[in-house]
Amino acid sequence: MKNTVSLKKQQGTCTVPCFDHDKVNAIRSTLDKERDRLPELADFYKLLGSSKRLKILLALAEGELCVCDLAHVLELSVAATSHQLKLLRDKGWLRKRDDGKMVYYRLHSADLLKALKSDLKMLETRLR
Amino acid sequence: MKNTVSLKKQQGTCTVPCFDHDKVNAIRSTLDKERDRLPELADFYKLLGSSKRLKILLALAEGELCVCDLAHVLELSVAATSHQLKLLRDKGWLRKRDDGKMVYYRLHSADLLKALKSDLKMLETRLR
DNA sequence: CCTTCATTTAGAAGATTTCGAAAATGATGA
DNA sequence: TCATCATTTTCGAAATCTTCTAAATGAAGG
Repeated sequence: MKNTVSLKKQQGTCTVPCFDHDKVNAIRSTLDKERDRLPELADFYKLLGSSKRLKILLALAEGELCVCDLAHVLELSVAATSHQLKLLRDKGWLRKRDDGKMVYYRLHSADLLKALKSDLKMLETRLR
Repeated sequence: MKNTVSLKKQQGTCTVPCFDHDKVNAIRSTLDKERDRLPELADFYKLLGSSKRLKILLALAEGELCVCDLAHVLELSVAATSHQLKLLRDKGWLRKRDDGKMVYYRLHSADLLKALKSDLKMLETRLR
């Protein structure tokens, strides 16, 4: 019955044997400080977790484009393109400009592109 | 899973009125250079697009932890925790160390944490 | 007003993700 | 060997995401 595992604390109602109560609580209280920011960061990454949406952001790097031109760039239906644009716009990364019947989209934040390129470079240069 | 016909045959037969052929083609050829890297970047973001997985990475910032301690930090079942760990490990962001019956996980890349914190700061400081 | 056109929204189908329950794996020690 | 334990894998259900078609919206010009 005695091994390295049993040396660790088993407190209260927890039934999992290897539970290092103090260590886990310390980490939990540390992470608790990020309680609000973590889901926000996760949502941010979730939004960028799509080749189509990344393409939109890169396509707009040079300047604004109308929805149907973006649809051609993405090789996607206009409806689906509009849907993806809305997702990016709702989070404040894109702005739209109405010009008669046409709607033009542009980047709202230069920081986003910088972060994107920074992450891309990190991916490329990491050792595998 | 069929594509819109008019979008597939963009050269000459395009029926969408506002199609700026030259502009779109220029952007397409630019994006084409990122053909391989873009899905990779999207997969990277997809992986980070989860509070649970972000918590795992931050929890491991201070040092290695066993699966069941991580499960307590995440307030998740051990099985589900193991599943998330595998996703991160398969992409090379985590390493595991076997010690008897126990398995300890640790970060494999310091660059990942740096990127994470950089993105977090970008989110916090951007104008809304 | 009526028609046309670019875009957006609604609804549905199909794919993917998440996570618990249970079975399987692999190590330890009697 | 046998039993036990930490972890992993498998399976299935629920939730979410993607993208289509079709209908709705809103602007421009008869």
